[in-house]
Amino acid sequence: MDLSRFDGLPELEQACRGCASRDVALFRDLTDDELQRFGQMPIDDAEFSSGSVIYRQGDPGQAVFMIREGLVKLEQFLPDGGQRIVRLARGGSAIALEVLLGRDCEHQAVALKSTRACRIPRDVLLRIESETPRLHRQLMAFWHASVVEADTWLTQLSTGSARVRVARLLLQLAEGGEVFEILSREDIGAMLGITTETASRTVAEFRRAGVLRSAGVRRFSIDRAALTAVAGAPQPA
Amino acid sequence: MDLSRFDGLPELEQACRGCASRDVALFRDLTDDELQRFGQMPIDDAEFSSGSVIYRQGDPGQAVFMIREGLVKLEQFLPDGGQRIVRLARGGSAIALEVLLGRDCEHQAVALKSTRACRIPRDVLLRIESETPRLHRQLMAFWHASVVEADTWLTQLSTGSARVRVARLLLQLAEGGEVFEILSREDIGAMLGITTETASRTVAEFRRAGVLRSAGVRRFSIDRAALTAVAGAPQPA
DNA sequence: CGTGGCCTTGAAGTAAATCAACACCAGTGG
DNA sequence: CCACTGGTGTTGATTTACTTCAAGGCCACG
Repeated sequence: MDLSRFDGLPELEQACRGCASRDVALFRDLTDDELQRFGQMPIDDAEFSSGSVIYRQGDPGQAVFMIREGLVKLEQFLPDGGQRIVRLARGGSAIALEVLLGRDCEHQAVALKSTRACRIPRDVLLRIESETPRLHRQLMAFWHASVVEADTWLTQLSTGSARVRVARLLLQLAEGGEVFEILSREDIGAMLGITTETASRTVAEFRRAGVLRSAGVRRFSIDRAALTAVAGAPQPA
Repeated sequence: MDLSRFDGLPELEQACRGCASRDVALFRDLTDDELQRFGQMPIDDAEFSSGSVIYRQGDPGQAVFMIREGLVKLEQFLPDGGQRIVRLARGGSAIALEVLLGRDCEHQAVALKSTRACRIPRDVLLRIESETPRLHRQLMAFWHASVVEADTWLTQLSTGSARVRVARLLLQLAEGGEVFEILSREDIGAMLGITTETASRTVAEFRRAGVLRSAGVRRFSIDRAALTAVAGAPQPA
């Protein structure tokens, strides 16, 4: 994990410009003056390779992460030892927001592919926030995004048959591009609340049906229309 | 629906004092001075009888509601016409927070029992917020509560067998009191992602087993220990 | 050339959906 | 007062989808 430091304005500005989603980029509408000031602060650019743990459930909350690029799973451990993936975070989203409220990390965050993220220490973000009220709206937008994501997860990925759920998940993964990196069958299961075997069977079935075509190692392309038909209303009269 | 107006400080202060959860009461730590000012604002005390719709999905966002007492379901309609209850809100929680960001209402909110709520118009809350930065933390706490509730919903109520889910739901409903008002079988189904028949069968089974005892019309008391056993780890070695 | 980690597949068992009937009650109108 | 009605809950029989248990395949790795 390679941590390089921002030591001044140009780097921070550059960093924010580079964010995947300009709409939600936290420092998007700061003035040059403000950027200059905050540019001095210890905001790290962190890189996580696929599979590495960004933080663990229960960790004392030190920092918020703004994901710039990549894919991260947030999972929670169940009382009975199992675990469930409650959300995915992509470029443009913020994770570990709960540390702003002084809570410990409520999930375990694991990179699903090579991921770059801004690590913003709690104190820094709180200070910046108290000095620039305009950030509140942005911060709220991040909270909101988490809620929307959670609701979507429930209505789309935890409702209906396994076939339908897998179809909807694939459609989500393939948003913005025909080709995408598929997840392990185990992760698919943990996301959809089904067993690894069922996940495997369903993916295999889609491949045989041709709606899912191999496009390299672990990469696939989908037949969006066909999957949408599976995911949507079964037979609308 | 009876709407009475707060026209001055004493009423608003009184209202906030009366909130079920002091921890999250929005105006909890305003100074007298601030309360005085905001007391003039059009914040309504709204009452909703069981079954009445507080707002519909897609409604243009006009106001945020702070629930003071009662129980509200937030449901979303699925592409295929069905619907799923994504969260319950009780005294102390805030709903329709998305209107602060200018969004339309993202759920349909329906009172499940007689419910009292503060209706705070969007503009008013935004103005109050811009004038009193201390409110930001509180507002964040509300957002956070929504996320936590959503995550809990997923891990507790959408994972495991129908039996286990119903048990966990009953435990949640009975939090803070042995006796509670049970929901319709249809609502139970919509919350847990199971059919009304399965919900009915499971509830009936719990009644026969004596872990759920009738305590008046639609009211029940639970055997917490027995239900916890069902809800928890099945056989921990 | 093994070894371990995923993925796949099969066969059997089971939980839940589905289809269907009926009980119960409150409200309504004869 | 009773018969009718619609809503909700219960229950049964059947079918279906998913889990579970188990084995074997494929491939990257040492």
